Amino acid sequence: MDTMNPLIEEMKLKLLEAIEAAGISWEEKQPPALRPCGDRRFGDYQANAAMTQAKRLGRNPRELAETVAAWWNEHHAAQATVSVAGPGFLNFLLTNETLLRALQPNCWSHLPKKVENPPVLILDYSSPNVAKSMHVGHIRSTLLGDSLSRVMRHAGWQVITDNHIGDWGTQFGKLIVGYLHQGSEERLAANPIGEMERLYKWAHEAGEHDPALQECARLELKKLQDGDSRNKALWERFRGMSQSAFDSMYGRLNISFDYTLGESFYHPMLGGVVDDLMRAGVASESEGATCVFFDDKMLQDKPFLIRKSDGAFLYSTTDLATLKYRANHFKADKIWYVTDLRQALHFQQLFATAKKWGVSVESEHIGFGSILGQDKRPLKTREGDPIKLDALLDEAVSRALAILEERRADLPSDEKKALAEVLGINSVKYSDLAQNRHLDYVFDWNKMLAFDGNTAPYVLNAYVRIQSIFRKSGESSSEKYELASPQHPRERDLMLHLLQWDDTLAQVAEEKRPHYLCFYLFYLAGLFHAFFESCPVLKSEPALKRHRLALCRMAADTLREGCGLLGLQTIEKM
RNA sequence: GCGCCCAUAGCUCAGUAGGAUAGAGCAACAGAUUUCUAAUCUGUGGGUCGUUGGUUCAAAUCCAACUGGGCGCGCCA
Repeated sequence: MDTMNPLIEEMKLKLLEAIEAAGISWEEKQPPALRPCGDRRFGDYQANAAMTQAKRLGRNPRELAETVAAWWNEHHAAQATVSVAGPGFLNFLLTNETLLRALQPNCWSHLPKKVENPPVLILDYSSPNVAKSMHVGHIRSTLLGDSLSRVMRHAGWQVITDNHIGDWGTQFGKLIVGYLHQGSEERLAANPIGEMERLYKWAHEAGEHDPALQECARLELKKLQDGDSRNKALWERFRGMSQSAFDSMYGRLNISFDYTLGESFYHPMLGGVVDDLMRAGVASESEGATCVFFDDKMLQDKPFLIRKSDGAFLYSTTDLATLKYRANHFKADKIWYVTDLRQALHFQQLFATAKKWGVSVESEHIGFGSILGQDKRPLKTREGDPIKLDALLDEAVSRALAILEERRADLPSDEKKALAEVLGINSVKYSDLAQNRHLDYVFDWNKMLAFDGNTAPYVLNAYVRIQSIFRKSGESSSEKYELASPQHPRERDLMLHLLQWDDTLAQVAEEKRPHYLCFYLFYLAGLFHAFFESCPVLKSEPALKRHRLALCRMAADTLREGCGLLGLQTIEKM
């Protein structure tokens, strides 16, 4: 997944040459690493190869580095000059000519990569439950999954997104009973999800004091599972109403799925899965239930239950059926499950079972931490008041609108409303994606909707300022833009950062961590703002103006593309 | 009992196959706008990287133990 700029790749090979010229035989598969300097004061790129090789051969690192640097400077000074620092760092300072060449369209672009025989990746995320509202608990999976799907498509993979919704299970018995006793067509028409939640809650609570009602729910569930036509029609109706609600939420979030194959889709396959696993000797009976046992140390005392003693199937059974279906039907090479980190053990067991079963697909659990309440306890679905996703988005949008009213009183009302919608939603998305996915975080309106610092508004503001320059320039044709050698330190900073675009994306894809992209964009926006302060564009002499306009164009394109990969929309004003 | 994750500035967090004087943002303070959007920029202060050992030229990073917090572990999803 190494997709660096061709000029940098070429420099790696030249570095390899320099190392071999110093009498070192390079035994590693990859050419020596060349990475951006952690501290710009030292140079543009750095290599640690002299130190690692010196260690391997028991030679003096500083001396070896000096030899390599001398050879490089003798042969390739036109491309970059190398200096040695500390115990043997090789610090590369690119010549301005190199920087300019590296950013030409043949070396640098935002086009998606072309990969021969790209891996087929199934991306499983979001997965809300039918008859319930989407709430904060769905945010991370939905946003991470969507961003990763965009990033991996950009990386050239064949990505298939699948929303594995919870559309089957015991809750439908209660829901049907609730509907039969309490259902209101009027309410169902006005607020389908709210009414379904009310009916479920009623049946659940009433059932606690009324065993007959519980029995009734069991019976209705059984009827549904046996194909009773009235219950099946009700179930389909509930599911349809939920799907409409999901669709409108996804529409608002600008997220879409290739497939929505929920739990019900796999239900007919479950019996076969268990039989198959039994026949293959993968599963066995234990205490009346059906389990898979594992040999390896980690899982040996943690059996995977795939059928309850009463014969009912479980989440695990559905997941096994799903995994096999994806491997066979979609010819998936990889499956990524974007879910809560607390399900880690479940996925370990699932993948271990699949392996014993002989299903060859490389599966990975892309886990993330919990969103906690102010009390540092996970926000729960069943109890308390989970914050609903649409309410959260509304709040974000209204806060964005309030800021626009204050700062942009000059804009027409309609325009402000449209901008607020995008800004609010972008802010929610960005604040989540900018987090390291492994960590829990405490939910906080102010934090989620902060418009300062490493946030969507800050990044978008850089884009907006560039658009404003373009509007004022009155020149839309790109021939007027011509990138040149950097004339000012702020230009050079910007160009060097643009050069690292490919590297950043490769890293995001490698580690499945979009927050690296957020940092890249935040940094890019900062560099642009600094450039904006000290480098006038429109008032410069023609040649400099063409150069700076080209730089603006590249920065804007990168911001737009980067935002796009996070699932954010750019705006022209704010 | 077994296992997984986390601990970095007052707060929220970065820190990418071990690298240089550990970085941002927020908050605080001091400045900058007749000029392309001040939702901006420039500067200042702020740290025994949970503790103790080990590995080496080099450890926030790797290893071991410990402390504190979270999570998971057969009939929920």
